[in-house]
Amino acid sequence: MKIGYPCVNWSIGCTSNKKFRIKSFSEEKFNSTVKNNLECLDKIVDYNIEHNLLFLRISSETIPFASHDICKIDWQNNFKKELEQIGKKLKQNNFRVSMHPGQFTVINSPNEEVVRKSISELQYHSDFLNLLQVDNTAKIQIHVGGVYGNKDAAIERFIKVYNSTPKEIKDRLAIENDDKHYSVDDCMIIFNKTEIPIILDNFHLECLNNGESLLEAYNLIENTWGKDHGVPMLDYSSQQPSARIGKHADHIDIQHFKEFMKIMKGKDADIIFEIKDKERSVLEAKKYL
DNA sequence: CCATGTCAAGGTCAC
DNA sequence: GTGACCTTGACATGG
Repeated sequence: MKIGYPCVNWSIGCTSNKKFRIKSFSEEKFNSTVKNNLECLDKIVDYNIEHNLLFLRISSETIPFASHDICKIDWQNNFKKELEQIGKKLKQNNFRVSMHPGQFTVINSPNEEVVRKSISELQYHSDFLNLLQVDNTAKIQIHVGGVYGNKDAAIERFIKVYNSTPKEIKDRLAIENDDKHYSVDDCMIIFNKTEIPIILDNFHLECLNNGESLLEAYNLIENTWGKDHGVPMLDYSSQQPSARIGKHADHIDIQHFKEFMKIMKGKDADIIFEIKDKERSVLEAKKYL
């Protein structure tokens, strides 16, 4: 079991998320920002080696505007060496990585332009992971998307667009059950037609389910991870007390986590802690484990 | 220099 | 039809 946190480390004094306004886009600004972000990503990797946190979600903002029409810069070649070196370090230390494009990546949208931009965004993620030279156990995690008043049709659109993407994208995609619209059962419908692996999010499951328990949900998604995909990825979090339902906790609720681990006992999965204080909570979880 | 308005992108829901 | 929310900090403008 590998554990980790998403994108940002608050302890090391830099972020691999640095960005700038589109109005100030220039080659120089782009290059200096990417350089900063990759140097910081390297530091995050070092930190994680030191603390034995070997599952890392890499920020989608590492290469700002990478998929935007404004970006004509050949970052793939310009930063090839840096990415290769980070990738080598990942491999030497037996890391697993993932990326999670944001809410604007919606491949089942009825709007063709939205779909085009979404695929372009997936291509960027795929390029990035390919340049790290990580295998297909490194996943690009997305949500199914919108419902548009007809979930069956929306699921059909998802499958159709998924099938139309290049193999390198298909091989890396994974879908996650969300907290409002697409449950584990909905994801399973998609899996049955695409074999796309499913990332189980325990907190989203608490928010939206069809009566299945955590264990039942896990047993459903476990077999969606074929041998080339690696062991299942899980997102772990819990409700932030006295906040909107669905709001992720600021800090780990260790009691909740103990219950979670009791249920997951003996299961082999890699877990990302979607908790706001990031490495701090993960280290606490690790201490417990 | 500092305060604060604003930031590429979509979808859903409350009103 | 419009605006808040997700998430969210930090960029960058203008006083």
